[in-house]
Amino acid sequence: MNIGTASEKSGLPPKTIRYYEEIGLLKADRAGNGYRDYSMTDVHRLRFLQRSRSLGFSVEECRQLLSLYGDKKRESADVKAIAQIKVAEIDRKIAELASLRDMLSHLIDHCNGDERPDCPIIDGLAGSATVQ
Amino acid sequence: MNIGTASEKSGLPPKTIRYYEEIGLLKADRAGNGYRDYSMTDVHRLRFLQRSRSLGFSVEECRQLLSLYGDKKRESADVKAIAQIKVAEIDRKIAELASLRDMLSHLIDHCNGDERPDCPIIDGLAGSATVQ
DNA sequence: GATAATCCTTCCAGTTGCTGGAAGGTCAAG
DNA sequence: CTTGACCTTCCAGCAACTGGAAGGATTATC
Repeated sequence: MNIGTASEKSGLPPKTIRYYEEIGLLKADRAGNGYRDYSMTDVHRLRFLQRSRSLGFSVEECRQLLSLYGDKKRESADVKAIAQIKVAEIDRKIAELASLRDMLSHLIDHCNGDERPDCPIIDGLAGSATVQ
Repeated sequence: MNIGTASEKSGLPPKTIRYYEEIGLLKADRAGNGYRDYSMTDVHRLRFLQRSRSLGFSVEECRQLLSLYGDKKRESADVKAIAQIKVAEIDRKIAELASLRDMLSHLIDHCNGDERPDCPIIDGLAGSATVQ
């Protein structure tokens, strides 16, 4: 499929897909006319990139995560170790998102009577402030 | 407190804190010697910025979220509406992180016998591919 | 078959969000 | 009173896109 279709299916703009190719994240086949040609596997990888980028992982982290699956030469123990670190990181991110969510929910609940609390950011974040 | 202390307490590098001031996200008081002077409220806001940035929210989104609390002139109904949109977005992010987590857990579990599955990215992400 | 619209290509410049380093002022410890 | 760890501003560079120009390919319409 062409880049436009891959873009629709993955949620990434064509510009970004070309950029990812440029930096070696995902190389595409070429059709006879010079157009990039994407498979469904490519689309899944692009979708994976779209997701993990939007969740705050760097391009280098995404490259590492993609290579966990793609690199046949890599030791399984190695893969396992890296994956475990990332799972811990994801758990932390989930906890932080839950905390942000609670903070906003609190704001929503206390907006009913047109009386906004003065500083819920302090209440909402005091629990995990002062971390390294 | 000085910027170094605020940096430690918030988890943001001093450079980043100065940058946020430059773009008008958070203005600090100045001590007699010209040093920036931060209150605990400032630290909470910085910590909030550190968090939401690392979770994939843009600086403009963070500015909007901060203003939900800070802007006294804003209608409460307005604040509530924006907060609700953001809560929905956070829920989506949590679900996506959970899905990434499952994907990596699956990889970890199937690494024991040095037999790595060929393409778990497809299994792990097929559920939510093909979204606009 | 010509033409127009809509793709696709590359290339280069601009934006966002930091990040490093230089040059110099301030402050607390010995 | 000097040494070292702060702080200041300014300017340059990097990461990760994003927009636009110039031109070729494909598809749709006349």
